[in-house]
Amino acid sequence: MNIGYACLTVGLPEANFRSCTLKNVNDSTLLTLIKHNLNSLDTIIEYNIQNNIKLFRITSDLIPFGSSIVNNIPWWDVFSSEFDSIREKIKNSGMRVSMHPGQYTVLNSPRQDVVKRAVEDLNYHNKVLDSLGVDIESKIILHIGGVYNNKEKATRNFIDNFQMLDEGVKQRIVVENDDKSFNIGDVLTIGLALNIPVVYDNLHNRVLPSDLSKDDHYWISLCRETWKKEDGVQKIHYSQQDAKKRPGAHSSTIAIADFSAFVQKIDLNMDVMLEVKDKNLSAIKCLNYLKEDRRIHNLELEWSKYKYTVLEH
DNA sequence: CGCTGTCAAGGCAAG
DNA sequence: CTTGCCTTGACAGCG
Repeated sequence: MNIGYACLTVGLPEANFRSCTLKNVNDSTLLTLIKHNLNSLDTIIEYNIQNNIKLFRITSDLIPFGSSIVNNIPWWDVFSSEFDSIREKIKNSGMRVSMHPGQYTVLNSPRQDVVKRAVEDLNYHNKVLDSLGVDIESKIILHIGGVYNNKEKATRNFIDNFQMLDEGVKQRIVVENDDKSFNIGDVLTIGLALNIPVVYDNLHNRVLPSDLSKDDHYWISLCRETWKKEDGVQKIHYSQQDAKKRPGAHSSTIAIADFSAFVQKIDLNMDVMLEVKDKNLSAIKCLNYLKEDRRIHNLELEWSKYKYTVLEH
């Protein structure tokens, strides 16, 4: 079981991501910022390797205005040596990276201009992953979008617009349930229709449940079927509610007791992306817990024996 | 220097 | 139809 964290690394010097406002954009500024951000990414990847973290989400802010026409720098060319350096580190360490466009990338919008921008944004995310030379197990996690008073139509719109995407982008996209519009049942319908993997998010499902009689394990088992061999190990998102904030707000850190109860019930052949304020700190905390957990440790040994047996046949 | 407001994005509820 | 709120981390600018 791999544990990962998203985008930022707490307490690591020289690993921040810089940006600028739209009105201050120019080539010189962008070049400086991109160079700085690639250095930060390199530093973070090094940190992950040193801490045995094999799962990591790369921030969408890596390239400022990466999917906007105001940024026409061929950054994948200009900084090819920086990308190559990071690529080697990712590959040699066996790290799985991913990206996750935000709530403003809406592929199923009724507005053509919004769909166009969503397509461009997905192309940008794919370009980053391609520039890093990672395979299609490195996914782009996407939410479905808005409902527009008609979920059936909005669902069809997503499925139709998905067909417009480049083949390379399609191979990377996985869909995730959200906490406002599309619950895990809705997303499974779409994932199965498009034959693409589904990421289950436990907290989103708590805020926007699909079927209250079903538990996390049930949905994770259904989602497992959507992960084909070439997609890599099934991936889920795990987070805990911040008791003091709005429903769906991520906790400041992962409480190990709850994490333990969750993990006991699920398959160990799984990648778990944490969404939590203290980021890498909770990832290390959870990794340490798994290392010390005797039950898990024994099952991991069982699993590796099983894999070995399978390979022999 | 440190704090508060602003920025980017799109959906959606309220007016 | 228009306005304002939601979210996030970092920029921008005021005192």
